[in-house]
Amino acid sequence: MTEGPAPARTSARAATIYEVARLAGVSHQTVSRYMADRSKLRAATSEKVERAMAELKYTPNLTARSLRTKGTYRLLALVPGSSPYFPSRMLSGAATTAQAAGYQLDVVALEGTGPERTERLRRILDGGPFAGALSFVPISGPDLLQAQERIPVVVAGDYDDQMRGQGRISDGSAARAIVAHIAALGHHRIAHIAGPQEWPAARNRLAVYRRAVQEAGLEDCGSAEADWSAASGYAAANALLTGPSFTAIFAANDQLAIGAIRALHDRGLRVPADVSVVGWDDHPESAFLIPSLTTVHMDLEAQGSRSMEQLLVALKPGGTPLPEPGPTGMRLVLRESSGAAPIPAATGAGQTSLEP
Amino acid sequence: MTEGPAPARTSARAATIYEVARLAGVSHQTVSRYMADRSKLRAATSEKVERAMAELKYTPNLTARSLRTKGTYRLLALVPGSSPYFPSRMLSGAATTAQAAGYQLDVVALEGTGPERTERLRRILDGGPFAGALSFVPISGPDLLQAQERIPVVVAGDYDDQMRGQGRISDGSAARAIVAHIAALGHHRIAHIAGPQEWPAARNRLAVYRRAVQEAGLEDCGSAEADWSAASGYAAANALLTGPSFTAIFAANDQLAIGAIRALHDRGLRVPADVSVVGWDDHPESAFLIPSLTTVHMDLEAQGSRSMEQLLVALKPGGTPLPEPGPTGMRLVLRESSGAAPIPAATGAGQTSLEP
DNA sequence: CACTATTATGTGATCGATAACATGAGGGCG
DNA sequence: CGCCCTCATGTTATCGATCACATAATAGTG
Repeated sequence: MTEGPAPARTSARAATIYEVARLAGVSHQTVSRYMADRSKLRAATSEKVERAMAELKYTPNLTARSLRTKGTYRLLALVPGSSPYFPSRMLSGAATTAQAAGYQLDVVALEGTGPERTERLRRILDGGPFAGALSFVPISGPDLLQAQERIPVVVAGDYDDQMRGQGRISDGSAARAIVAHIAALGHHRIAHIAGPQEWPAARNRLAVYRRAVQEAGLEDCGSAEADWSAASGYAAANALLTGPSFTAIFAANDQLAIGAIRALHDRGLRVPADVSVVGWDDHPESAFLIPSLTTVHMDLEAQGSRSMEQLLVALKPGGTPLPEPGPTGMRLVLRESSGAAPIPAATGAGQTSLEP
Repeated sequence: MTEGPAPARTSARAATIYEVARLAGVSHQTVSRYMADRSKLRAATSEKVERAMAELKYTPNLTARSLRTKGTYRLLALVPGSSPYFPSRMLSGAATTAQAAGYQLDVVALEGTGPERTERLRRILDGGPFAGALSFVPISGPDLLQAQERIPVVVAGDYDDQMRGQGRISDGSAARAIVAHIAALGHHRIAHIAGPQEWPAARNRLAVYRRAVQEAGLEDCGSAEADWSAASGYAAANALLTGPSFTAIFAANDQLAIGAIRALHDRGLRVPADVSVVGWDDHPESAFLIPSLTTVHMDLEAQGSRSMEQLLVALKPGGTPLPEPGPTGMRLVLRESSGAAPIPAATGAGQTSLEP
């Protein structure tokens, strides 16, 4: 079978509370109390313990502690293992917030699909070392319920769905702004390249797109589903080009926009002279592309941090039920990839043509 | 002070070996042995245990196990917290390999600088739950030695330095190929945009560049140091443009190349007609840029996996000292951003180029 | 000053697993 | 048949911390 784990290196064996206690001339429990709340000790005792700890370079054994308390200082972050398109800045925001609250955040990739993945999820949670989990990966309803029997689980981005249920849309304002921008530029026909629909963010952006297009009185020339990659954005744009003609594309993230721009380029269509393209996320590179990308800037760190706060609230026994997920500092960033709609007569040749 | 961690949810308390043992009518130790090596048990006993485990949905408490064995099934991956330029594919390669060997890989961001960071590193390792660490972040010599007193620590990419010490350069062949490619296109003057020099990969690429340029008989028009971002690539290219003129830029990664191309574009220089630009890493988007990027493809997953193998070897008590880090499936990918050197007379305005 | 209320500290049990040692059943051999 | 040896299984100790309770020390009150 699998080989067992290697034993820890024995060279620099860490001191225990018993050794500290002996050196300080107190009981082990006093040392334990020192760590829990030193104000409960007499100043003289406290100082003896402190000195002993320093001398032995004592650090508590967290494994032993959590065996006893069951409480654990570890939280779990589930990230997509396979997709390199996961914004790691969300993770770092979440990690910072977790650490500030005294938790350590462990990142585990959740791969696979279906029952196999469910099984993996169960195994991870059953090990028991985690106090809660924050998933950046979509989790199906039944799986989520099963997981939540063990520990609180928050799925980042799911509030998007809830918001939509309440008639509000969390990404709404920026998306409306982007569509309004397109409309103001004189465009009438627009298409969408959507992300994988099991992602709340992708669902949300698609919904926002549809609503905003309707509100602005534009014509929806369809949407194509893609994964989050530039390659699939390329394919999706090509697919859209076989349908009704349009003069603007709204892509669900910047990579998709990059792929779309290239697809247009390869067909001889200029961006933005013939077709405008807007992205979403404002990747650090997007300002330097040619053409630079009009996109929606997201404060991904704040978003990760906020998701973590939701989890932290859920961890507290009497935690308040819903931490209002306020706006996330999104804003429209106008750059070169969006421009005035082409004058119909001038571009007739380019748009109506379908070539292999 | 900091609030303690929350207690674990008690709803679905997990079964222990004692409960399994009682249900199966055996001793708890027999259950333990079943997990360690079921072939040591009589078939009948083994089956009783198996049934009891299934009925109680038993899963071992890893915390308790590792308290007793000291051995721990957890490995640590240190990643740069702040830099979004860390290739997460390396991480996923490492994680896969770790899991195959029966380890769980926990990812922790190592941020900050100087003594503060050293302290953070010490605290992470002292907690004691890790059997070993794989760092994707550069660690200074003294810090590394201190860390290695506790557990084996492997710094990914450091073998680059060792290789250079041995007169070999691990990235060598591909870099030589890229410079040869530039030379074959008729370029004579080339410049380099380097990554942060505390990163082994950045040092290595710079060294490789210098050697290859010399071997190919090209003229080195200098190198500018940058962080890994497109923004700093933009600034570095502008800085290089104030120096001796050149017709090719070799950037240490794709983002830097993107920034450089944009800087050239903003100065009215065409890529590749006036200046060729090559990158390194072959990001998934690089094929879709305009112009698409000539770059060095890296099998980042394999590289992460190989680093993990090094660590796994170091974990074994009698582990062989050096796991030969073979070639990593690098290859030159030729795309649009590199092309024939401009004919001196034709480009006089942009580049006051003279034959050497 | 005696006597209780409070606070500080010590003692033993415990979390859930494995390690070390003890014991019992069965088999081989003289 | 009895002795010893092996193999399967049971019993008790242990990892390093906290918890629950007991006890010693101090403070407060009439």
